Amino acid sequence: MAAPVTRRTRNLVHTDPADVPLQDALDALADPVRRSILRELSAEPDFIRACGTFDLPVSKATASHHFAVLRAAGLLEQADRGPRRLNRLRRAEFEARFPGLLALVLAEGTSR
Amino acid sequence: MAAPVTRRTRNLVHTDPADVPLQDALDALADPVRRSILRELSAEPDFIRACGTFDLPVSKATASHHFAVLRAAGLLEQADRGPRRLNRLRRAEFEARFPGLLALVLAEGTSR
DNA sequence: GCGAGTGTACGATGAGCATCGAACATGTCA
DNA sequence: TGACATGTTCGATGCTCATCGTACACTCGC
Repeated sequence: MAAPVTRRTRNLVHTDPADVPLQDALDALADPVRRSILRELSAEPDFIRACGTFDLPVSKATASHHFAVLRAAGLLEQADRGPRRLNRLRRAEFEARFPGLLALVLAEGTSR
Repeated sequence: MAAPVTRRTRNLVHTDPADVPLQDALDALADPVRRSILRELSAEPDFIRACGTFDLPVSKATASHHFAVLRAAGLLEQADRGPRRLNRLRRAEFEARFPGLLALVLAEGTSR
């Protein structure tokens, strides 16, 4: 029941956060749309939200691009379930690579 | 002896790190030239290095622009001493506003 | 197989920003 | 006052990237 390997899944490439340069991490987090994705994702359990379920102020094509950037920066893991692509925030791994960084993003907009 | 207020100093505006949005901080740190300035600055005592003493791969005009961006992001404090403008890295204040962020930048290139 | 739903790939467009040279401003010292 | 050094400002240029519409690919249920 868990994770049938489809044709699409085979083309899905992930990046180990340990291999991500600081430059790439900062570039990924410098975009407000991408940060909002991360915050929204952090509010729910892993592998619940599909890409299309996010309320973003951009087109479908642009949203897809943002998810690809976040994945390449080691910030999220994706898994195909049927036609949907579910997302997981890589909290622990990314925190180990860049201590404190993700917390700043998730806390953005909170209080102050 | 300390800090004569010249005409130039009066036009020098600083930003309190506490007032800096995460967006501005990330934008400032996303540039490799600016990060190299911060790292170089962190290796020496406060208010020692003038803007012109940094070995940067850009023109004088561009370097000046980078210093202005860093100042606006609450990352450094500047003080005029004669024709030179000396720099101080605002470690503590910036760390208080964005815990862990500056440390990541300063550690970039170390080991690994 | 067909249709609907989901996501990606592609090519084009536009805005923002890093960059530069040159001119200017400021401060020091002779 | 003049010469020199330091740094900023200004306008122009080029590149990168976010954005979009469209077409395509994949998966599932009928």
